[in-house]
Amino acid sequence: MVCYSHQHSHRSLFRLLNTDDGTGQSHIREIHAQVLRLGHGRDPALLTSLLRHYTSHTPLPPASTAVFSQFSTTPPAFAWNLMIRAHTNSGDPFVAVQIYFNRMVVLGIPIDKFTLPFAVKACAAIFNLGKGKEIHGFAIKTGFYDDVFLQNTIAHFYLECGDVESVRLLFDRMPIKNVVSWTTLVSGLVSLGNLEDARELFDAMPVRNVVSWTAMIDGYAKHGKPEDAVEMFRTMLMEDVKPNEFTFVGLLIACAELGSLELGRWAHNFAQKHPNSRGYMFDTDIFVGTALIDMYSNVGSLADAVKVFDKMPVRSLATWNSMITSFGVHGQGREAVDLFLKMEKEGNVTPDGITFKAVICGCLRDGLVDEGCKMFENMIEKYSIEPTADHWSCLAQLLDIEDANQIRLFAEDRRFWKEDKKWKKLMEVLVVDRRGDELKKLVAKNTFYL
DNA sequence: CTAGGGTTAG
Repeated sequence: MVCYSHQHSHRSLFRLLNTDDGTGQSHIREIHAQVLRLGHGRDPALLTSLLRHYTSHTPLPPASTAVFSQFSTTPPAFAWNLMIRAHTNSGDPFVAVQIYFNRMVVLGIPIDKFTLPFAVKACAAIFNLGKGKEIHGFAIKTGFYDDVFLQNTIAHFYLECGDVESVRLLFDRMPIKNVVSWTTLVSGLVSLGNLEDARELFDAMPVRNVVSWTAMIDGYAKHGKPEDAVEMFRTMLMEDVKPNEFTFVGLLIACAELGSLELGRWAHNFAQKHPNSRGYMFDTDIFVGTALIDMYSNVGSLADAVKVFDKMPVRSLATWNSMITSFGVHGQGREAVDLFLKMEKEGNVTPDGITFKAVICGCLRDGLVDEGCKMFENMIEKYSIEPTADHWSCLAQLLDIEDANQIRLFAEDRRFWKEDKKWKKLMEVLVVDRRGDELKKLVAKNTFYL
C-alpha cells in the first residue's frame, strides 16, 4: 500500500509516479486519484507520466484514453507515440494508424524519431502494405529516414508483408547496418525456406548474437534440417553465446523432428540447469514447456510429457492442447477426455478447434464412440465452434461412416446440419479423404447449394 | 516511448 502521511506536492506526486515500487503495479490508480484530488489533473508532466504507466498495460485500460484527452493544449508527440504503441500492442493496430497516427499528421503535430517506428509497426500488424510504403516515403521526405532503427523497422514491415525482395534491396542500400539489420534479413530468407542464402548471410555477419543464432536454429528445425539445427546449437555454445527461451524452443522442435529421446533429454537437462536472466529455469517458460511436451510425445515418451505438464506453473491454451493431443496420439482417449474436463474446470483457457480435434481423435483411437460424439456436440453447442473438414473427417471415422449421405443424416439427426455451408464442409471432408467419386456424386446432387 | 528468434493442429 502507498501511505499518504502528508499532502503530496506536485513534485512529490511526479516522483511517486516515476518510482518503481517493485511490484510493477506502482499503485497507479491511487496516485491518479491523488493527482485529481490535488488539482493537478491538467498538468502536462503528470499526465504524461500517468499515460506512460497506463499504456504499458495490455489490454489497454480505458483510463489511458481519458488521460490522453485531458491535455489542455494538443498532446505532445511523446503522448501520441505512447498511444500508437499501446493500441498496436493491445490488438488494435488499426486504431493506432487511423485514429492516432493519421490524426497526428492532419493536425500538424511535429513528430519525433520515435513516431514512425511505432506507426510502421502498426502497419506491419495489419499487413497494410500501402500505408507502410506511404510512411516509408513520408520518412524520406521529412528527413526522418536517416535512422537505423526506422530502417530496421521498415525492413521488418516488408518482411511481414511477404516482400523479401524489398527487404533485400533496402538492406543493400542501408548506409549503416547493425546486428538487427542483418538478423532481419536472415530471418526473412529463412521464412521462404531459403536456408542456403540465409546461411551465407549468417556466415557473413560481422557480429552475431543469440537472436541471429536462434533465427538459424529455428529455420533449420522447421524446414526439414533438424540435424543442422542441433549442430548450430552446439556451435553457438562453443562460441560462448548463451541460449535463451527462444533458442530452446527451436532446439526442441529439432529434437522432436529427429525422434531421439536421448537428444531430447539432453536438451531438457540443459534447459533445467541454466537459469535465464531473471533467475528462472528455462523449462518453466510457457513456450519451452509446451515445446517439451510436444517433443517428448513425438519421441515416444508420454510419461515424460506428463511430468513436464504437471510441473508447469502456468499453462496456455497451446500447453493444454499439446498435452491432450499427446494422450490422443498415444491411444489414451480416456486420459484425453479427462484432461479436457480438467481444462474446462480450471477455467483459465477456453478450448478451441484444435482442442476438440485432439479430444475427438483421441476418442477415435481409443474406440470411445459415444464420448467422441458428445465432444463434437459440445464443440458446436457449448462453444459455438464451427467444425472444419478435419472435425467432420474425425467424426466420420469415429462413426465408421463411409457414405456422405450417412454423415448428413447423422448431422441432421443431431441438428448440426442447419445451413447450406455444411455441404461445403462435407465436400472438404471428401477431398481430405480423397474420396473423389463420392465427391462428384455429392456435387451432382447438390448443385443447388453451390 | 523506437528495431530482429518462440509453443499446440496424425
